Amino acid sequence: MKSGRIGLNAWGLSQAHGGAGKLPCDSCPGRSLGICRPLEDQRLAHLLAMGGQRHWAKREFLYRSDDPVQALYKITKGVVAESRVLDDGRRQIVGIRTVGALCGYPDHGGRYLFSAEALTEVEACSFERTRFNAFVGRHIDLACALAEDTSERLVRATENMTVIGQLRSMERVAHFLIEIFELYATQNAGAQPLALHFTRHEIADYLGLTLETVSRSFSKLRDLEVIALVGVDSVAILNEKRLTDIAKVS
Amino acid sequence: MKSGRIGLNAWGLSQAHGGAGKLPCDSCPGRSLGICRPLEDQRLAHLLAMGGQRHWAKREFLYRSDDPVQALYKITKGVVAESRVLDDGRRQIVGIRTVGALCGYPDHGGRYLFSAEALTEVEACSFERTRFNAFVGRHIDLACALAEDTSERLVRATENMTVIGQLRSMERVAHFLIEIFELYATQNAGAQPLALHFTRHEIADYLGLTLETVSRSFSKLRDLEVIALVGVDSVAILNEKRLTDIAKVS
DNA sequence: CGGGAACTTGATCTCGGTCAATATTGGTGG
DNA sequence: CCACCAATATTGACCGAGATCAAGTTCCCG
Repeated sequence: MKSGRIGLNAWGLSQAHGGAGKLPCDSCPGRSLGICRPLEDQRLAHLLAMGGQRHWAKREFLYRSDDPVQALYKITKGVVAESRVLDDGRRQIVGIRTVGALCGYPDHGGRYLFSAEALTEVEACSFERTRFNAFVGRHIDLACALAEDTSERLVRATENMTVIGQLRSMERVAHFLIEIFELYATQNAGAQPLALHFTRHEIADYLGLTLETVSRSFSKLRDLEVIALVGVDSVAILNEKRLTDIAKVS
Repeated sequence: MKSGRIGLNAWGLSQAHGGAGKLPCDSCPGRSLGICRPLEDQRLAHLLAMGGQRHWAKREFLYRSDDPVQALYKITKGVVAESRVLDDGRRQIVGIRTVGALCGYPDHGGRYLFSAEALTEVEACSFERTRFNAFVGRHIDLACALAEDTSERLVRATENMTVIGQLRSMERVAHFLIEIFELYATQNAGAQPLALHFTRHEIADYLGLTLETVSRSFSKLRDLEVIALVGVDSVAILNEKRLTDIAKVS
């Protein structure tokens, strides 16, 4: 690990999502607080010492909704889908969390609000809940980073309300592809084609569609020569402008 | 105004939304920080002195998305709808904000992310953005309350993703009614019938439906004797259990 | 290779969208 | 206070995007 001071981004807590880019720090209350200073190695070491590295295989659950919150997880490898399931089995994937993201909050009465399923092999640093909260309490720059992360998740969630509420099936799929490419960009450096790590069924549950409709939308985008399908899980973007136009939302 | 110490709820920043109820303070990082102490009158006075009371007529906009953020507004009267509009005119209402709510954040590069329209006469205390941020910086209990508010908005937004993505039209309308009744409960003390202050078109844009479908769902719920329609904007719940069952989501 | 899971494609159905009349209703002025 | 009118809501008829049902096909992984 590098010596010296480490920015909040090292925690992935203020990781930029989507094309919107990071909100200016000016908008973060902690900024005017003067508390958005970078974490120092000592704190970093302390926090890391608190948590144990854990590992999950593809399709394993990190936790399920309504389970008591024992730990929070900072993902260090892989992709996780957070979802809600209705009594009759309908499922909505409400968030995609990848390297740098902190999973397991907000909670609801001390229980996980969502289920979190590993879409790939996943590794994460686990923090025992009460000790993590206490640590956040003692290090206000972390509290600030957490608040900023929550705010970005809110922006993302409202964007997805618009996608699901207003866009047609092909538009939603186009939006999903752009989101994934941006989300994976940091780890992937923009290489093409890109493995999505989502089955058609999972994409469908994220976009409020059926897997058949998702499949047809992929085929349509392929026929329009906007994307290329490589194998069953990988996609290359052939015409980014067209794709962005189809996706409609920022 | 009462003397003595005033809880965060006096700010409406941690106002309980929906049936889920308030998250336990234990889950708020600020709690373990020991910064969730109530505001004192002096601070309250200071903050209020900073802001001017403003007024909007029904259908006026408090602000529009992409306008530079000049002020944040704490609503003291009325109901506001926050929305996003696509280039082709499709609109998604992404949030309903009423007395106690703070409007105008998060922003996006110093510009409002949503438009905010008054659904009724609205009064709000306006806080100049930079001064508000500075004040939040000096009073960490307020920063904590803000973070908690953001977290609750996130919970609400993910719930709405599920409603829009998974529920059928009548289920969505049932969910909307329950949400409104809970949202207005504090001001209304549960009186029946309740004025929604939403046109069918606005409900449609909130639920990702058309106004005709919303109207048909109302009629269907009326025919099932689950609700009664009073005038054009008021509703009484005749069978709360049925309505909750139909709504499916928490 | 072989088998099973995931994907694609086709046929058909259905819910909600669209288009088009009415019907209410609440606000306004006589 | 009532009559009128514009705005909003309701209802009906029809249409179509996406869901459902049902084969096939591809692809991965052992």
